Amino acid sequence: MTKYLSPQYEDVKPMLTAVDCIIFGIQETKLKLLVFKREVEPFAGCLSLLGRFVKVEESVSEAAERILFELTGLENIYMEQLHCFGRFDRDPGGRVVAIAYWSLIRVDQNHLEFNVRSHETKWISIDRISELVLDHGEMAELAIANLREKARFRPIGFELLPEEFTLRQLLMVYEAILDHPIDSRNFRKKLLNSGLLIPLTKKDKSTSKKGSFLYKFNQETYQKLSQEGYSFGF
Amino acid sequence: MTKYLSPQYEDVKPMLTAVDCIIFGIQETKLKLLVFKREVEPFAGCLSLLGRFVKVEESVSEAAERILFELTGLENIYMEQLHCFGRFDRDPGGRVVAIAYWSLIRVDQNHLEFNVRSHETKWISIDRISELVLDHGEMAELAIANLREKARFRPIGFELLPEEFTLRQLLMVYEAILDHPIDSRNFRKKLLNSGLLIPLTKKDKSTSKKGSFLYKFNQETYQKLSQEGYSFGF
DNA sequence: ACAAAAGTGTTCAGAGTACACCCATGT
DNA sequence: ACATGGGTGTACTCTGAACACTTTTGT
Repeated sequence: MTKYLSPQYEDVKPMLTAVDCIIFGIQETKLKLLVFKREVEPFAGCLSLLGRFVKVEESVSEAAERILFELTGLENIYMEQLHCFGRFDRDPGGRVVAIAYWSLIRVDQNHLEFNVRSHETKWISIDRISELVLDHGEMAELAIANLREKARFRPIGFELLPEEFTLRQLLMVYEAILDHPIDSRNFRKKLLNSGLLIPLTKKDKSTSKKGSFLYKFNQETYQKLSQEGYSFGF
Repeated sequence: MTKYLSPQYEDVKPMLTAVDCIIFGIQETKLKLLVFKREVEPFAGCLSLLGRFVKVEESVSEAAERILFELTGLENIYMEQLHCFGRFDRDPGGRVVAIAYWSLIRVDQNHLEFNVRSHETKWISIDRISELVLDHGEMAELAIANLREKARFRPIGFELLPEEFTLRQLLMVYEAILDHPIDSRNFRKKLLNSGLLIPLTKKDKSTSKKGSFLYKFNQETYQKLSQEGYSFGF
């Protein structure tokens, strides 16, 4: 550490940096949160977000990806930095600055892997947020607000779905995120005109006799609209 | 530090935490950035954001307020956390995690104080951002994007104006932030119908013979619209 | 009288919203 | 034949966007 970085004050000291992950998924048409139940004191029995410390030789964003991978086995996941939580007394064990990240994962595809990898992780309903330990409840609340805001202007709903999906599935994702019913005719109209969907000839017959057409994302339009913003004002 | 916080890995070590401030103001109808010119090596001569380290016994947000105060003499300023910049090699002097904050200040009211307090601070045009040291350019770019985004949906333009202001001043603030001309008739119509403005009987005669009416913010509507969001889609 | 900024209305196009019925198919 | 979810179209309202002239008053 060179001289110009030497603290300006006596009371400037290095502190631990942690990453906490708010992981969203959808199960049974409801928005869920991936957490684990602490088994050790303090706070045994409380629910906790998935978190770990940042290593000195890795960037915070690398740490976030590593931590997500270590705890869920998943890579290449939609992940976004939420906020830095820096109350000096947020962790009774000592000074820890936490950087919170949130991510969206495709539950149906991947949920098997969690059970293998991680001890006590489980999906909880978002109305159990108050049971979270430390300031994790605050983190999760903010993440939900952020997700909802984002969902209204960026086409992130897709991140929660498998490659091929039906319009109804997409609609249900948005209903789950925004937590209110959406008119299916207006939804179809808008999405089909958006250029975001590539219609396939295949049908998914698992939910009805008639079967419903499958779609893929149009990655190109997706990229463009991600930047420009697109109003999902439902 | 209690046992449960002991690092899970050898290479988890505490690190310095800094706050860097992106401070926006408006001068001559242009959006400006408050920076200072480094005089010491390394990077002497480069422009730098205002930043300092976080103390162990203060929260990160407290640090942000303290640092803004120490460097500008200003308190009770609109301030918002932007992002945590955590590249492991972002500072060649050692591992420093930076939390960037941005704020809006009323230049005309307060600009005297800066000159007194701080050595080498000055306002620069936002197209000189590339001259900033380290990753400060990245920070400032992100802050501007954030400010513009925010300005479109929250009535933050007011934060850059004195208590009493004319509609033209408000319009110019938005033109400065969004960096494009705005139709004054549509702007007036919308703002006057928004309930955000309390018309005063006074006129400001400094800019024209006719004089233009002064307004105050309606704090109540302001609070409400800050939460609900309000589209300044100009 | 004139210069300089303040103030004022209307029309048009596009987007969101509300709303109800027929279609295809497996059993 | 019928039950189940899939798919479709229209009318109304609201909001944003474009656009040019009159008013006030100090000099």
